[in-house]
Amino acid sequence: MFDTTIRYFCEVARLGSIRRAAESLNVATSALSRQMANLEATLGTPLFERHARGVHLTEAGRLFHEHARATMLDLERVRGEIDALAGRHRGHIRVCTVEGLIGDLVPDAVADFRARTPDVTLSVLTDGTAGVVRAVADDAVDVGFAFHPQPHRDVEVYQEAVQPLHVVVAPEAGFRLPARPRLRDLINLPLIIPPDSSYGVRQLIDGVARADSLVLRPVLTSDSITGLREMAARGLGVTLLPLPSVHKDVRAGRLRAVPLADANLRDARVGILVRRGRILPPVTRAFLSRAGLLLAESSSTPAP
DNA sequence: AACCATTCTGTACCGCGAAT
DNA sequence: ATTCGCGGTACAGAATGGTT
Repeated sequence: MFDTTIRYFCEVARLGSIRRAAESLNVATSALSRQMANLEATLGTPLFERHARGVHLTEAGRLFHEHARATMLDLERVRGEIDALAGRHRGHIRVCTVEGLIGDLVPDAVADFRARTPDVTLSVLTDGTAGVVRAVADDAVDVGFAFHPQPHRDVEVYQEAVQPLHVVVAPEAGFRLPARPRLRDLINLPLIIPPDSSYGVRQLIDGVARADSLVLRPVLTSDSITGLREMAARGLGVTLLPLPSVHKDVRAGRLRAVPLADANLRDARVGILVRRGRILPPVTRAFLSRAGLLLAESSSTPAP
């Protein structure tokens, strides 16, 4: 296939070793070594620094790597376009989502999409908001779902929806909350929140706390939404989450969720992210379109 | 420091399949 | 039948890390 050399190069660059790349690609090390040598000869410059424990990209190698990755993605898109011309809907979509959406929006979007296009496969990874943004920016995934994503030069918000942050408590835990709680009302309650600002929820809370000169003293932190929810459900404290992360427990009466009144928290958003400027394959565009519809439906309050 | 095993890349040579 | 491109095996050599 005409993209063999580029595919080989990307794998060597990714794994930093000709032997490991050969293993991953199911070819002999020598064959891969030769391919890379031929590529370097064609370009007239070394792309790798050879070391006893592997290879590193040279400056030229890094430049070529950027081109190679873009070429691979473009090739994938063109294949998709050709498949679409022939009436076929095939391909693979890589998704990265924050954990808070993996119990709800993302599986709904995947189920809806798979029902329409059963020949398209998907892989779904989870990460914090910062990790999702990075994965989209680096082209490591095709679509990202994030809570309150920070703007990034290489990332475009395909669609977003308001998803207010809620105070989440166990009904029987006995924490007294005002009818319209603000973050400052929670400051003396045992807070259970994500550990750092690489999580969208924490980034939002920290922003409001800074603006209101509040000092947050969480009694428990967890990098897992399930962890936050379950600790709150056991009455260990109050946590702050968007409704989709807890709505099943709220419906079951296991947790109570009250929207926060602070403007920034009321206006928190869930975003569907794509790499800026990337022309997506038809199946990915179709997935985005379905996911966008579901996101709009899931939004509990319309944007102002 | 010397030795040895391991890991990794590079080269020579060979076989296979497609193109001419 | 010949040529060409690609990949496999076998082997050499260099670097590294552990042991004595």
